[in-house]
Amino acid sequence: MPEKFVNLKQLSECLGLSQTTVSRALNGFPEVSEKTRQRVLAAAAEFNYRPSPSATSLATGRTRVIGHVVPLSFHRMINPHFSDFMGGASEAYARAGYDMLIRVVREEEEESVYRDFARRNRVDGVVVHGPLVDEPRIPLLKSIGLPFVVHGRGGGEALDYSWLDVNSRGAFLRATEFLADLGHRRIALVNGLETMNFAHRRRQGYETGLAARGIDLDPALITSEDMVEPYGYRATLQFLALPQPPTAILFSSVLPAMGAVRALSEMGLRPGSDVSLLTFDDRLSFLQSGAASQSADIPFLTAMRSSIWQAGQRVAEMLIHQIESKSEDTVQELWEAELVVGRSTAPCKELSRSLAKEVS
Amino acid sequence: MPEKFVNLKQLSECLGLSQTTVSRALNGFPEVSEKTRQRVLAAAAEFNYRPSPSATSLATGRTRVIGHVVPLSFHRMINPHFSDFMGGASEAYARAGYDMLIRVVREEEEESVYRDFARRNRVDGVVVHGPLVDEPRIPLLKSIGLPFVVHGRGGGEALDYSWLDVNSRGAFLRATEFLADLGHRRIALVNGLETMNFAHRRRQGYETGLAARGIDLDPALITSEDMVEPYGYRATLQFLALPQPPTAILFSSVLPAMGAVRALSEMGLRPGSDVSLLTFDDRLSFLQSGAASQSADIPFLTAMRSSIWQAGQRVAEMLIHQIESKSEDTVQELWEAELVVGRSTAPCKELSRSLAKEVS
DNA sequence: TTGTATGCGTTATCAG
DNA sequence: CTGATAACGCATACAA
Repeated sequence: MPEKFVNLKQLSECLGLSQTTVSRALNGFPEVSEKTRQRVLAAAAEFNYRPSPSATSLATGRTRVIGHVVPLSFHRMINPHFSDFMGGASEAYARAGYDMLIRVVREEEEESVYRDFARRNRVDGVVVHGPLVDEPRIPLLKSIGLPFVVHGRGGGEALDYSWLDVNSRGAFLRATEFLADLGHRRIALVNGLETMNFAHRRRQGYETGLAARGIDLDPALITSEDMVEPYGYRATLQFLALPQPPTAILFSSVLPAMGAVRALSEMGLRPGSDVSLLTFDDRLSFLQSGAASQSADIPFLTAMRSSIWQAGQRVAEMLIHQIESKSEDTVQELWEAELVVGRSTAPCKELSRSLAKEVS
Repeated sequence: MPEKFVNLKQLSECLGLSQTTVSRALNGFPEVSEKTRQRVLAAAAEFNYRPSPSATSLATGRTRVIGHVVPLSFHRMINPHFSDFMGGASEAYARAGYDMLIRVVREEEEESVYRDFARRNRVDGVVVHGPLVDEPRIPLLKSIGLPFVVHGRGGGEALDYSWLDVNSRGAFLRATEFLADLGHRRIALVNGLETMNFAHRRRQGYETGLAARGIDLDPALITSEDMVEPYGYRATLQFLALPQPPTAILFSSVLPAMGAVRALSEMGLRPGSDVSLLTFDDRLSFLQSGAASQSADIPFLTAMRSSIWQAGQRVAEMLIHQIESKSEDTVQELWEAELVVGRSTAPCKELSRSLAKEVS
């Protein structure tokens, strides 16, 4: 039986009040008497009244919906990184009474989609994913006045908009130095697509780290691709087939790092003792144990860690705040990744050997 | 500069026509003259007219939005399986001009959320994810008349609603027999949560397969948990520590299967030659190589394969069709998983040994 | 083939 | 503190 329900008009008739008063009581306006408000609230609960989203939206211009626009070309963004981010965001939306709207678009449509979102109040704001080194969406969104928060940052210096990013450059600098300090001189980088700004920054951190330790850059030790598991597998096999293979490999994500583990395993090599692996780790949920066994055992992979789930939560909160406060203020957050030493890194064997030689 | 835009009224004034005629022309009604229609279409394009979703929705009761309700308790559903499904669905929505709405809810809210979705036209329909053996959402949705398609099936016999499922029972029956026919007698099962109907069915297939090959069921060889990587890792270590360890392990997902590979690798064992691994494989996108290297090399893991991405697409299409045709007809699709033999399965060594003994 | 008038369910403006 | 009344932007039954 489709449960009966009432609209505002019917509810106000039941109460012998005007729609105006009932609406005000429900929306917490101060000028309604406490007695009336209680009566209205009780009736609303009894009749299970819910306002119609489309009517509210038409009247107010606000929708309580946040948009996520996914270009078809980025469609690989529907991957574990993206979905963990969305998981965190959707949690924050739920808490604040918002819904998440996802729209997949062809690249050439993207601009007009944002314009329509703004003009026709399809959403109250949007999250910008995967900013490129040169990111056209940011000036566009600013010009049309649609509230947005960027997960990451665009390139360039004009960072006068709200964003949340992890310090990619710092993380990869630190990771590179860490490996160098273990004696590794041939350190490979399995990076993400360097059109993405985060990958660009990671590359910078890596290069700075090498320079800081007086290590020459070897282009043969760097790859840049979509961060999936088979990519790490292939890259690792290729590296190990080099005349002078790397003794350590740095990964932009656990996904290719897992591929590397598979490659090593097939070759009968062991992470850590044979080749050191260090990865950026977004704390993807499908790799976490339940709370039970989350205890103190040493993690398998040494990693620079930062939870992308939490980033999603925070970005959502920032955006909702921006929408509700209506302020033009921008907020920037730069998160530091945490170095967690696991069992996949070890001092460089070659170095130990050459040191031994020198001593003897 | 926030680009100016027009509403229907302004557009009709520019044209010297009534709103009605313009509306009809735009929506393809037959009674408008071709000449007028062309004029309207041209003007709409010139002024970049777009109807307001909230107004349209208020007037028609339809939203062109499909809802996906995610209970907080299932929140781990935001995992690679879920997101690949959503990737496929969102593609289909985009093609048909629909948007995807995601709402995370506390479990006790779920019923009222569906009711509100229906009554207040928040969405035109919903997709039901992860049906349980005893699934209350299905009768609820039927009773309130909100169009829905189930990804999977509920338990019981009354399957009088639209669903798309893979033949889990058949797939696990086949997988079990395949392993048994390789000589394995101790076959473990690393299953998903058996409150989920798909896991329940997989278990049935497994048991039927054992019975068909005259193998006794050993409860010590069965586990049932959330399908994440560390689960497969732990389960594998536990199995191998048994007095009589299994010689083959069957997994409900590649995620725990990857954990198993890691466990074997740490123990110095190799998949296939030492322990056979066979997994259900949803073709998760982050594990696929790009088209380039998708060529004929033998896959690493032997698997029962069925693309969850495609399932998402198809479910979305079914739901949209149901909504737009307004028919009460239900559609059921049962997809067969494909057995793809990789390098992680091999004849049982123990058996070979005992056969050798018998012969000598 | 086109136009008029009304409704969809709210919120907001302005009186009282 | 409360209540008419007018938007909000579109679709549609009914007229012409």
